[in-house]
This record gives sequence, structure tokens and C-alpha cells, in this order.
Amino acid sequence: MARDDGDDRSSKRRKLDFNPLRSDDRFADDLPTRTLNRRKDDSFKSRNPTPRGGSRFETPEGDPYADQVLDRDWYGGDDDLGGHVFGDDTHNPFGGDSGWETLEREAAMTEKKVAAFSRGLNAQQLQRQKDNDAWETNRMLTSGVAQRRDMGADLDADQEGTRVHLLVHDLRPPFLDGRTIFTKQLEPIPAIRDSQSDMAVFSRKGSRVVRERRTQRERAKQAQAATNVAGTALGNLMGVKEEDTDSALPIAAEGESKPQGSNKFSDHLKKSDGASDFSRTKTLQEQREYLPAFAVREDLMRVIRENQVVIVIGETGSGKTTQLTQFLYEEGYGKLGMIGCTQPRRVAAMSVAKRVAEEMECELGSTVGYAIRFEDCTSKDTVIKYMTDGVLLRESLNEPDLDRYSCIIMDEAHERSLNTDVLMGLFKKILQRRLDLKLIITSATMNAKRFSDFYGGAPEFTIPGRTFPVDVLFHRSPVEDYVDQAVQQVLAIHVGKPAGDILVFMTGQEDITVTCELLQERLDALNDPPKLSILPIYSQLPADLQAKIFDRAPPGVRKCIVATNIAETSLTVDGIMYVVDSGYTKLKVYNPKMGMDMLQITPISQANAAQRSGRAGRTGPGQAYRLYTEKAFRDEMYIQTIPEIQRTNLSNTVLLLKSLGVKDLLDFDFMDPPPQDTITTSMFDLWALGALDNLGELTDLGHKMNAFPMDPPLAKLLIMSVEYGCSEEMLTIVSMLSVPPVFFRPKERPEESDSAREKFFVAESDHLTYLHVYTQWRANGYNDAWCVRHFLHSKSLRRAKEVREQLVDIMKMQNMPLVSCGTDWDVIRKCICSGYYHQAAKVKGIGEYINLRTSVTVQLHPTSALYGLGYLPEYVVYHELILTSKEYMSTVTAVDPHWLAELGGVFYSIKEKGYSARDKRVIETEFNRKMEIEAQMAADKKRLEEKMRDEEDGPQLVKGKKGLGKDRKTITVGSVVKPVKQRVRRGI
DNA sequence: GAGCACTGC
Repeated sequence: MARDDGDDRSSKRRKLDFNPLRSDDRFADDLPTRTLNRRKDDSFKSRNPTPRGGSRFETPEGDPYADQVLDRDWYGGDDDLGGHVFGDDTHNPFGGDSGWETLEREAAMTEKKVAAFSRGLNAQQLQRQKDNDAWETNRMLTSGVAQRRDMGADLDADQEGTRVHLLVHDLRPPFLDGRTIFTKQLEPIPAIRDSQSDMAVFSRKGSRVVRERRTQRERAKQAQAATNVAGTALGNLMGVKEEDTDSALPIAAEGESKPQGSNKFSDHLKKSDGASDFSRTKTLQEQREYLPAFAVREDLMRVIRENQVVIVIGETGSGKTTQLTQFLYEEGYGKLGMIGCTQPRRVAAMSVAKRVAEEMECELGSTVGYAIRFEDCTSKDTVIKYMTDGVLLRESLNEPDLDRYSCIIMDEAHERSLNTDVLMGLFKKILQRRLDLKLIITSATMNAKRFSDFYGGAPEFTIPGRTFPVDVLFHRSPVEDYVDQAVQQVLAIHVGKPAGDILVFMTGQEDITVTCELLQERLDALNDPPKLSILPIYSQLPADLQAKIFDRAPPGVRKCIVATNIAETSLTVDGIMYVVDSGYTKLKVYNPKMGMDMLQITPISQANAAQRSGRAGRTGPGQAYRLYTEKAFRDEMYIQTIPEIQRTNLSNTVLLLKSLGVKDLLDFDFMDPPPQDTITTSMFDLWALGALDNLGELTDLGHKMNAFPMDPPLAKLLIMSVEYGCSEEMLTIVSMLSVPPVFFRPKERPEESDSAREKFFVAESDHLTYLHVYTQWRANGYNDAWCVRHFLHSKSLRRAKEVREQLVDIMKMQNMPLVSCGTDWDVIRKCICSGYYHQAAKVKGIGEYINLRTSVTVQLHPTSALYGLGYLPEYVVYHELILTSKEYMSTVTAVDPHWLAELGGVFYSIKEKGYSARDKRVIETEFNRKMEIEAQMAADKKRLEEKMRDEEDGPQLVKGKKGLGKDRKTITVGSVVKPVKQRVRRGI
């Protein structure tokens, strides 16, 4: 890149004033942390309970309220846990309206509009920007980071008023011309069963008390902002010094600032002291024999001997997960190959393996081992291998028939994780090639028939469970505000019911916080209330606070755990006797039209409800209070949650299947096929990235991308970074993007954490900001205490380090060199542009951008490094869109429009007045490229159409003609594919 | 000028 031309104007009008790759002394460990003490101002919130909450429980003596509430509001449903009969007509009842939120799209942008948006600022804003420019120029010149000549050239360019305009082309690859079907699921699948139902309406509206709290907080914040400018971006720029009041205020995370070695599960498992009387007094063998699975062992083994596929219905407490593998081992299956058992979660794979190793009295990693990402605890002696489903899926890439295994158990298959579903489809074919392979699928009662039907009527075998009865109580009338009602219910239980802990299911962090606050306030308002220990839990909560829910409460104190879904399957707390179920959850749904995932509050499914209620019956009989009517349960909830494969972005999966040799996705036997829209969007994205060619076949780039366990755009960044000579830096950026957010922003100290974050900003790029954070962390010895001081999640950073190490290994294996570009951030930004050009946006207004291709208006997120820049870069690319109150771009980097045209030639070309010689050259090359692309597309289209004609002549011969059979022995299709309407082409 | 359930490679 010619930096000295002076006409490379839009991208680098600002020079970075520090080097993200050098240890920066502002972050040195020994500097005092600059913090603010805001606690005083905050406190009024918690001392000021709502009048309503205060008065309701002030009954003079006793508390008749509790029983009264129960009598009025509750009755036993006829659906106790044992009595549930779930039909198998489960998914996709397409009754009801679409649950998709459709956002208005702007009409296609005309060229005129493009021109109008080119500045997107009014006169006043322009003036402010000019002032800012002048000020910054001055700062840079005086600080010595910039030479006057550079700045002069930039400013001149601005004054000339020559702007670059991008023209946008709406090209689609020939294989996605709208006539091809890829799946049997042509219609989208609504996330909510009936969008007009009470629960759907209430979930859209949200909880009133939560809204009230939110506005209260905002008002308090405004009041604060008025009296204090320090701690803001402006404050920092102006050099406002803040008092070091840190010592007076221990923050929540400080307590865990002691160095924590690693994220390895083995470390976490040591502290589990769940030893019951039973486990202390009985030998391991006696414990095994006590399990229900033990009693049915002979029958089960016979069924497995006689059938290739068996569905095992293992109820909670049956011991299936630990015993099945051992039975198979004792039966001799281990001599024929490994016995594999997949788990949907890492912790489960690890802890179950540990338990089985103990029972078999062998070292973990010898006969019994486990494999999860970052930890392969197996050896050549391993016979019983526990693993996550993702690990097995990756193994199938290298070993398509899974030859090393004699049996595979897919545990918890009813959860229908994306990986499980893909494996299910793969097994359909594998089993036909490998008649000696045994497949055992374990499932909860209600899904068993689906699995059985899928595998041609495989036998079902039930292992009884060992749980206690749970009384299920439905609310009499629809509950409009689930948070308020949940709080009332908990208090009613607390004051009116015998001892036993309470578990409340909420949707997310905000709900949980409000619930806890309200509970405490209303409890405090009671006259001498019994003691209640209120404990929130959600995954984002720091680990030490999470651990508190497992501590036994002191005598006479009741525990009340307020949790997200995390307590539904991932965490099991003993001693829960009461469950309060809000009936809602946050569900990730994919909107292919907008190409984005969103988290939507939705009513839970009946299966979720059963799972939640069941949590009350682990250690004794329990009660479940459902904050919805029995009618709502029956009519407004899906029987099963829509499987993940039908509500998520599938570019990853499509890429995987393509490289597994699945040429025609229509032929792939999904238990529940993903919707057409989702597949076409995913394919389009892959094509736009260059992973699929114009005919829909995997390209070399696509093959390479498959080696990396991450989303396709990130994999592409890594591959491109080798060409650009910045793979060291890109490895870090990609790792940071693959972990949960690193910036910690506690509600109690928003300003401090904001200013801490701002200190890491690299102008014009959030990607580079991440690089900066990581390099600083490394420069400070990967120190946890340093993270706490700078409001960073050390857990995420450590995870990023692990991811990075794994990616380095893969790069080495792929013979991709690790090279550093030193301090040339333009190279990194250009490389970023090469991976994200399909997600580019142009400035439209203050903090507002418009997606170049889709014309969807998107916002710059206030946490972006570009926000406080003082001006808005004209063109940006972004990592992803997140929908909260608005559509926000998250992780944004400013780019040069020339880069977009050069790298994303399929979509963009340059239109420009006042050409310089360089621009002319660029434009000519781009024009030639464009012509090439168009010629290629036309040729491919012709080829494709010829192929299509061939196929219509002889539908049954298609496979041979497509050349599918050449390098594979047999092509078998599990079930008969329905004949496709003529003139509609089959999938590629 | 804001806030994101849970997994997994």
C-alpha cells in the first residue's frame, strides 16, 4: 500500500497514537487503578422498596396470606410428572402466525441516496467534526506522533471534497437462483407456537417490574451524569484525574483475584463434596448394584445383541450414563473396538468418565478416558471413551466410518443439540456400511418414538428412574408479570411451607437481578421474617459467586436460587423441594432474512416444563408452581423445543456436510430438516466468502476453512492473514472473537468499567482493540489481578489463550506460516476487510450505518471504539449484528472503500469523481475484474442449466451423472426422497 | 449512548 500518496483518504485520517503491540505503561501492573466511588449515589435504589412490595406482607400476626394465595391461585393439574404422556406429533405444527419479528427493511438504495448518505452529517455536525479534527490534529502534532506533512495532505483531501462512492451489485450465484430446493422443510418455523396466545403476548411485553427498575436505573444514571463528567471519554481526553478510592470499595470480583491456574475441568471437580451418607457407607460395587440399570442388565444386553440400533429410555437416576458403557465392556464389545459415549456438555463428559474410572478401579485416561476440546485424556489403551458430540463429529471428518468404534452411545439425545442431529443423519449412512457397529441412543420418554421411527422402528428399552414424586400446580389465571408473581410465590412458600430450598426459573440476568432485589426488599418489609438466603445464578456470573449455590445454608435458613436455564440441565443442586417456573426462556432464533441470530423471550416447551419441575424431586418429594395455566401449557407451548438445527445459522454445518461429501443436502437424512431459507442464506454466505463456487461446490478455500473449528468468516480471516503477513495478530483477534466478551461491566460501577475499557481503545477498530487487550494482558504476565483491575474477565482471556494455542497447532499442521506484520495495522484492517466485506456498512447518521448490500439500517454499538472517535468513518465492516433494543453492529473496523471494491469485487465497484492517477488505475483493474466475474457467472449458469436439463430427463440416473458414485463405493439414501416437482431443480 | 439463555469444535 502506498502510504505516501496522501490520497488514501477515508481510511487513515487519524493516526493511532499508541502501539497495541508494545507493552503500554498505562497498563503496567504497579500503577494505581483509577476508579470512582459511586456507591453512595447508588444506594438509594436498594433502600427504597416499592410501596406495593412493602405493604402487602405486613400482616400483624402469622401469615394467612400464603395459604390464601395458594388456595386462590393454584390447583393440581392432571399432569404430574409420572403421568405425562407426550405424543410424538411433536414439531412444526404450522398452525398460528409466524413468530418471526419482521423488521421493516428500507427500500433498495438508489444511487442518489448513496450520494446523500455520503456524508450523513448536517451542517452543525460537520462543524463539530471540523473542530474536533482541528483539535486532534493539534494534539497529534504537538505530541510528535504525526508529521505536519501527513496531516496537511489529509486535510487537503477533505477540503477537495472528492468522495469515494461505492456502487453495490446484487449478484446471486447461479446455483441459488431461487428454483433450487435444498430441504424438505420449505416453510420457516416459528419459534412461538401461537403468536396470539397470552404467553406470547406477555413475553413480547416483558415484565412490568423489570421495566420499572430499568427506568429507575436510567433516571439515577442521568442524575449522576449531570453532576459528574469524570470517567467518561471526554473526561479522559481532558486528562481529568480521578481519585484513587479503590481501597475503600472492594469490588465483587476482587475476591477471586488470586491466580487461577487454568480452565481445566479437573481443577473444578476436586472441590465437589457431594458425598452423601449413601456413598460413604457403601462400596462402589454396592452402589452400582443399587442402580435400576443393574436390575435390567441381562435383558438390555440381549436387546443390544439382537439389534443394531437400540433406543434406551433412561429416566433420571437410572444410572444409564455410567453403567451402559461398563455393561458393554463387560460383555466384550471392547475387544472389537472402542466404546464411545457422547455427551452434549464438556463437564458431563469429564465427570462421568472420572466416575466410571473409579468404579472400574483404573486410572482416568487408561482404560477409561475422555476427550473434549483442549483436553484429550485418552491413550492407546482406552476402551471406554466419553466425549462431547462435537469431538465425535470432528473425528468423523478424518474417519468417515468411525472404524475405531464398536459401539457408540449417544447420551441425552433428546436435547437435540445441533451436533447430535448432524451425527444422527450421518449414522443413518454409516450403519449401512458398517453392519457390526452398534448404536445406542438414550432419550427421555417423550422423544423415544421419534428416534425409533427414524431408525426404522428400532426397539425401545426402558430403564426405570429413581426420583421422587413432584406435585405440579398450575396458576389459575394467566400471569401477566412473571417476575412480580414469582416473587410473591417465593414469599408465600417461604412463610407458609415446610423447610426445603426453592429454585426459581427466570429468563436472563436482568430478570434475575430484579427478582432478587424485589425478594429482598419485600422480605425486609416483613415483620421479623424467617431467614432466606437469595442466590442468583447464570453463566455470566463470576465462578466464585456461582459456587455459592452449592454451599449448604446454615440451620434455619432457607435457600432460594434464582436461575436461568443453566439449572435445567447443566447444574444440579441437591435439596430443592420447591420449583417456581416462570414459563419463559430466552431462545436463540435465526432470522435468515436479516441473516442474524437473536435472543427472543419465548414460552418454554412442555418438555422444558417437565424438566424444570423434575428438579424438585431429586432428593425428596417436591412441589412445582407453574406461573401459567394448564390450558396455556396444553395449547400455547410446543411439546418439544424446536431443535437447534431448525433455528440457527447453518453455514458451519453446510460447510461440514459439503466436506463430508454430501453433495445434495436434500439427500441428507435430517430427523428434522432445517428450513429452506436458512440453508439458502447459509449457502449464499459461504459463496460470498468464497467457500462455495458458482456451482455450489466446495472451493479450495472452503476445504481449508473446514480445518478450523469456528465460524466460516473467522476461519477465512485466518487463512487470508497468511497472505497478508499478519497471521500472528489475526490469531489473537480471532481467538478473542471466539470467547465470551472480555469486558466486564458490573451494574454497580458502569462508569469505572467504561473508562477502563476506553483505555484499551484503538481508534477505528474494535478488532484491533481486542488485539491490544490481549497483548497487554500477555505483557503483564497473563495476570488475573491485572484483569480485575482493568475490568476484564480473566476467564474469557484464559479461554482465548487456549483457543489461540489450539489454532496455532492447526496452522502448523496445515503448513500455514505464523508471521507478524509488526505495527502495520492497515495491513490487519485490510485483512479484516477481506473476511468481512459481505458485512460492510456506510455511514448514514450519528452512530447510524446502512448495510451496503441489504440496506438494513444498523447502529454502532456505544461500546465500540469508533463511538468516541469524534467523527464517524465512512465505511466499516462488522463482525456480527446483535438485536437488543436496536440492531447493533458489534466489533466494527473502519475500512477503505477501495479495499471493499478490490476484495469484494462481486459486490462492490468504485464510482468516483476527481480521479487521481492511482484511482484511475484501481478503477480500471476493478472494472476488468468485474467483467471477468460476470463472464464466469454467465458461463457457470449455462453449465448449471445444461446439467439441470440432464437431470430432468432421468431423475433416477441423476446420481450417476452427477459423478457422485466415482470415489465412493455405494450411494445409499436412507429413506425415499419424495419426487420433486418438475422444473424445480434438486439441490446441488 | 447500552445490557447477551445455554452449549460445542
